[in-house]
Amino acid sequence: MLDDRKLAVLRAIVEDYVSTNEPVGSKALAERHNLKVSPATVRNDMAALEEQGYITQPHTSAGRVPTDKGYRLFVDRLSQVKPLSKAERRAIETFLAGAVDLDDVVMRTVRLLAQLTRQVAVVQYPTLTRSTVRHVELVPLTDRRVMLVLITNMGRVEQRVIELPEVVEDHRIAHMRGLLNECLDGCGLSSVPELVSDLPQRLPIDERPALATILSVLLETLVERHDEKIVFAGAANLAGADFSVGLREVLEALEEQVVLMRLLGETSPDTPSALTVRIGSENAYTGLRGTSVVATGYGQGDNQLARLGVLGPTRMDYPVTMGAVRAVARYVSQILAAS
Amino acid sequence: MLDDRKLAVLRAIVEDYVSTNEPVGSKALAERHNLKVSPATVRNDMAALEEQGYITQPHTSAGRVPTDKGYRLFVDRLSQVKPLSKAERRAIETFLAGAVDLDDVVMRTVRLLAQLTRQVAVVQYPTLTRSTVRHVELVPLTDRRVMLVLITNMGRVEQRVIELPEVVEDHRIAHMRGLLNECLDGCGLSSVPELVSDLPQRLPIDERPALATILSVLLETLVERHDEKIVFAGAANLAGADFSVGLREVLEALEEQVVLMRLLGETSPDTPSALTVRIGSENAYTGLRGTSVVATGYGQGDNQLARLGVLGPTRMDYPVTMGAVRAVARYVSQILAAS
DNA sequence: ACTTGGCACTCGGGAACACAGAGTGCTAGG
DNA sequence: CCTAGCACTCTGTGTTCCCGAGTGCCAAGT
Repeated sequence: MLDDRKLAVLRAIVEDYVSTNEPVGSKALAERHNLKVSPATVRNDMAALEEQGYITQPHTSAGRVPTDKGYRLFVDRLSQVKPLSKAERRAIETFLAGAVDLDDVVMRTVRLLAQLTRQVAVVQYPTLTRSTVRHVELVPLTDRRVMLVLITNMGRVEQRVIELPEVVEDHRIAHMRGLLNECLDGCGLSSVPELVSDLPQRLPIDERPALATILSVLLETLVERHDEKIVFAGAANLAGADFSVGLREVLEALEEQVVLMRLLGETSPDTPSALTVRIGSENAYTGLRGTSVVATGYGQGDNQLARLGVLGPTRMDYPVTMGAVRAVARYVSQILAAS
Repeated sequence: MLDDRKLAVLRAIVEDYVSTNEPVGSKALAERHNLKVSPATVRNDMAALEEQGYITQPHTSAGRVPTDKGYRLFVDRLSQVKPLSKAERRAIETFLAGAVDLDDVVMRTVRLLAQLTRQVAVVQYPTLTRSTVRHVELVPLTDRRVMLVLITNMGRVEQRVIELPEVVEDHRIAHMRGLLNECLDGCGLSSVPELVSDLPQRLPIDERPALATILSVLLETLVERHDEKIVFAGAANLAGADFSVGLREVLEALEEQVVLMRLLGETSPDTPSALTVRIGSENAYTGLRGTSVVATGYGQGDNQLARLGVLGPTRMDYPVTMGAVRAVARYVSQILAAS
């Protein structure tokens, strides 16, 4: 049904269209790629490809343009991820190595990725779920207020100001802090809820309300924030590209954390480090027809922390983009593991 | 030289042009604003205004458009800041009140401002300089590493991982922590350098290198980060507007922290809470000809913390924008003061 | 059976052109 | 000093026309 040559034609169409941004015709195609057949033959193949929905023509008597389905086939079977150059790798490494804290790592990563791919980069903050508690700190602010600071092994710091139901003396706060650390130090965040469940029992009854308040805020911090935070960079790269849909929609989507989350998608449980590519209409988000998302999880091995990726027009250089995303994910995983 | 009527004409031109986005002609102008003079008279005034550089015509026989100089005059003398509606104020208040920590305050502020003005909002994180130390925490990670956490009275938290020059036992770290807190608690950040200068003297000589390392990181944190962080939101609002210069340049500028800083400008020392308006070429940044910036400082009274503002096309509704910026600055100041 | 050259056809995009409409500057009169 | 009238100058739009790239199909060639 689709012999080798037809596939070669499709590949050629995708490559040419990506590089020129113009519908590609049979003649130019037969010349530039040495297909060793005449334009007429190419036309026949094109007709077949169009028949099956891999390509389409904007108007009668214009060249062909790949459809989403065409890109899909290209990505799945016709292309291979293009590794970065030595120089690029070195650049990544040194750039990321300069990071000073978690915020900085994420910031640098997203900028790097945007610059490397010349598209919009999106990076999700490492999930708290898989992290462990490094330290819990309770800082008295006033006699009715404390600040809760939670430090995880990833270097992530969460902070909340807590209004206590009653006045609690400082040394009592210190005691609670000791209790919390003793109980939680080194434990996985996911196990925190059960670990703290019997803590109130170990305090005199008049201190329990305060502790309960603190604990409820602690738990809230864990569930609420655990993977909400997402940043993007490289919006300027959208300026040149033209989407089938307006630029405005894309920018709006980028500012909606929820939409971004959905775009990055979920790490597939079986092959967590695989690249995910969503092409155009596969995104099933109306504002983003015409854009593709290349994403992957990052983190060490089976300990996937979160996801990162880029967003760009469907007409993108998939092999290069995929290479960059994969490489950056690897390096940032290393950096995080080392800290 | 510029009598009242000419000023009225200029005001009318600015208002009409802002609302219609089309060069405004003498006839339409004489009708819509009841100037009680004929178009011909208006034309004479226009000629005078053009003569002096307040307005210009895109091409012969088109209407007039305000120049940067024209907008400047309008802002300085012809307009007054438009206060927000009751409903809007209430909305601001409730929206900001829901903030849970400093990050959240800033995030909400910038989004709110973007939504309110329908332009790009820019908010600088509160400067550390004016804050005081609430608490310093040293958390041992490994035997050669500690995490330094600095909590300020504004709720801001800075964190750094420190590589120690030698192994230091945990109780020694705890001791240093006590020393630091005892020395710094409640002190202004700007006085930290001198306060810690003699700390090493108070430790046995073999612990001094470790403390020195910690202190150097602490000081570094203070000077490096103190006002670097800036966020923006509402980039989607740029999509509709047309700048004399490309959209790309504007987006690029927005992603450069340094440029943003310069755009927001500095709080004038004498009237710190005044609104600053920079119109078009006044920005003296080549990529942003065609954009204006309305900014102001925020913070309580004389304790100015940082700046916030919006960026949009020179053709913007200055009275409304200025009203929104001022209002948001006030509310966020309140919120921060209360926490 | 597939490939190839030839040929008529289609359609988008650019150039040339005319034209209506909005706006101006100028001048003369109130 | 304001106003009315008038001639002039543009831009933007719509129309027409034509070129060329590209196609589909058919018949001939391998």
